[in-house]
Amino acid sequence: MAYEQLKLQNQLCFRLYTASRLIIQAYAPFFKELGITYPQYLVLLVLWEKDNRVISEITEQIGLETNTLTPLLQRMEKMGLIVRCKGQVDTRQRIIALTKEGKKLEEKAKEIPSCMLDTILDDDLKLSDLTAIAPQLDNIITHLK
Amino acid sequence: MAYEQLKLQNQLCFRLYTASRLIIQAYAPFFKELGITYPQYLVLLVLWEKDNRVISEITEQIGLETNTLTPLLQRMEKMGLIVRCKGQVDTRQRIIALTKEGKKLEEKAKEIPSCMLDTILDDDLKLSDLTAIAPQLDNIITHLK
DNA sequence: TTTTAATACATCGTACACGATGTAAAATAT
DNA sequence: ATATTTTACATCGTGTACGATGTATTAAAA
Repeated sequence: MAYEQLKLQNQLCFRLYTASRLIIQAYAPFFKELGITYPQYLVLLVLWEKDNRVISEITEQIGLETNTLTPLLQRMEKMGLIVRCKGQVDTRQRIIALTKEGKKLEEKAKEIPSCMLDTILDDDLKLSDLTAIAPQLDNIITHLK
Repeated sequence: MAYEQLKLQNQLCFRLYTASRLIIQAYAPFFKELGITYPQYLVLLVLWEKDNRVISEITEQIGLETNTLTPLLQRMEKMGLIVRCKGQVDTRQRIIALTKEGKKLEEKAKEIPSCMLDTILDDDLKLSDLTAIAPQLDNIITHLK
């Protein structure tokens, strides 16, 4: 007989992993429209909130390391969404700034969150259910960071 | 001023994505001990529960497609954890079976879940908090699948 | 039965993730 | 001032994810 604690359905992590993947997949059609990916969307969210960021600020906010972000930002630069300028004061730094193209995307993107909620929510799953789990997730995140 | 709904901290998906990544990172030391990765662990969980599975059963349970699982299973075969036998009745199928090596890992793995809980839980985050979010996550998963 | 369609996997290309390591510049210590 | 350490980011290698496409093989239709 299998150990109860090793059953797939008893793994909280598997639920988080699956829910995360499925929601990102649900976002996919919207991102395809904009020609971006989910992690690229996260970078844009950060920059739309405050432009001209040093890479360390972005890694801090998103929680991804430079070994993931550097190539990602290089792709976004190639796509014309951002520019990666050498820092003037500290030349080790890179200032990431939105291009006109990158700024324009915000107007198209602002509808995405509500569209996503329309996709996910129904009689069984209320907005209150989603907001209810946020504190627990924040708790896990804070504790593991 | 930035749109409120486009702030990173208002994104439920970002919380799920981050929590998922951080928990998998917390598992990493245990997996390193066993020489496996998180998705490989998921495959093992499925096989420990019931051995000799067809690939479609595994994709069904884990929720990953064959384009992810096939190479992953090929690596696990090369590592000596499983064998991938051609189906006898339907030769299109692949039967995935644990090797002695793969079965042996279960004994080492059975301690992992409780170790992980010890790592995550504290005064601010109780087991009840974790079990409380499971139904909501299942709700999201069911709805998006 | 022969054609057609569906199924079960495999392969390919692109983009993350992430541990490990490298590199140049800035900060600190001596 | 020079040596040492730290910081900020880049590069490399491996392993997922996943859309798109390919390939036998089985099932269903004509």
